[in-house]
Amino acid sequence: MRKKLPRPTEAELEILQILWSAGPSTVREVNDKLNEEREVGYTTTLKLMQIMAEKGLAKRDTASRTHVYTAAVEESDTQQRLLQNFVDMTFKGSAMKMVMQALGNHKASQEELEEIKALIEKMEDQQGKKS
Amino acid sequence: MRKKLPRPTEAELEILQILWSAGPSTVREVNDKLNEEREVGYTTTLKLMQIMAEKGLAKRDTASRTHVYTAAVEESDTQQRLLQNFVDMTFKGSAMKMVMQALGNHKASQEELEEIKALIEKMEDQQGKKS
DNA sequence: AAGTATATACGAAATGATTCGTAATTCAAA
DNA sequence: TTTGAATTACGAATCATTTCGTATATACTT
Repeated sequence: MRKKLPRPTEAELEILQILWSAGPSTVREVNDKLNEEREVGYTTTLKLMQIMAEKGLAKRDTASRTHVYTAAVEESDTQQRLLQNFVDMTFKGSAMKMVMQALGNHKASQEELEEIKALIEKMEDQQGKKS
Repeated sequence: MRKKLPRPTEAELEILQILWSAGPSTVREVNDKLNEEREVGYTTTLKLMQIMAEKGLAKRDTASRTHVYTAAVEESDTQQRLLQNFVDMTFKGSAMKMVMQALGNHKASQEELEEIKALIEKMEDQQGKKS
């Protein structure tokens, strides 16, 4: 039986990003990475990570004195959930409006554009084939 | 001399959406629309709109007893600002990753896909022409 | 073993967002 | 003019998030 996970807050998301890209990490490691961006106290990071463990956003291994934390949620799932909520709030649910806005204001490289075109082709195929 | 506007909160954004689509509105009108979605007390809405006026997110006309509020920020500007922040937080600044994620999980209609393709063509033209 | 450094636990302060109760004001109806 | 309805003003309660101080425990160094 699964509990439904809460939406991570911004501070929690920052930590998740680190756990996702660095893999299992200690509080100190995470705190050091955070401090490359902005000043954060060690116990602040500790507390946040403890809360994340409580919420089920992270798991922790307490075998050794220095606990090791791991992300307990998938990166793409989480992005998808947050994206859905964001689109609903900011674009009244219209993902397409958001995509257009994003494309319009972003300088895309040729390769990026090709990538998107490829994806679109694939989607059109799917659509053509639907019974 | 311009002040920099704060990012609207979720509750404020809901109200902005109403002001954007309905135009200048009274607190009662906004509150009624909010209550079509969820239950909100009148003074709650009033307070939020007063705060929004203080913050510069809305303007208010106090000429008559019943004040009339208007959005003081542009819809697309605001969306752009929020989008930028969201992409930074959730996709570490990669708008393209987000677009792919959004496209991948959204059932797009043929017309929508065409629209995006047209936009991409235009962007490719631009790129080809750059000196 | 004593002292130092590093870790976790706990609680609470500081901040920000949301909600609403109550008072004061204004307008309209009786 | 008095009453009642609707509005704004104000302040505070509540709740969530972020921050950190202090206490305690554990390991390391000398």
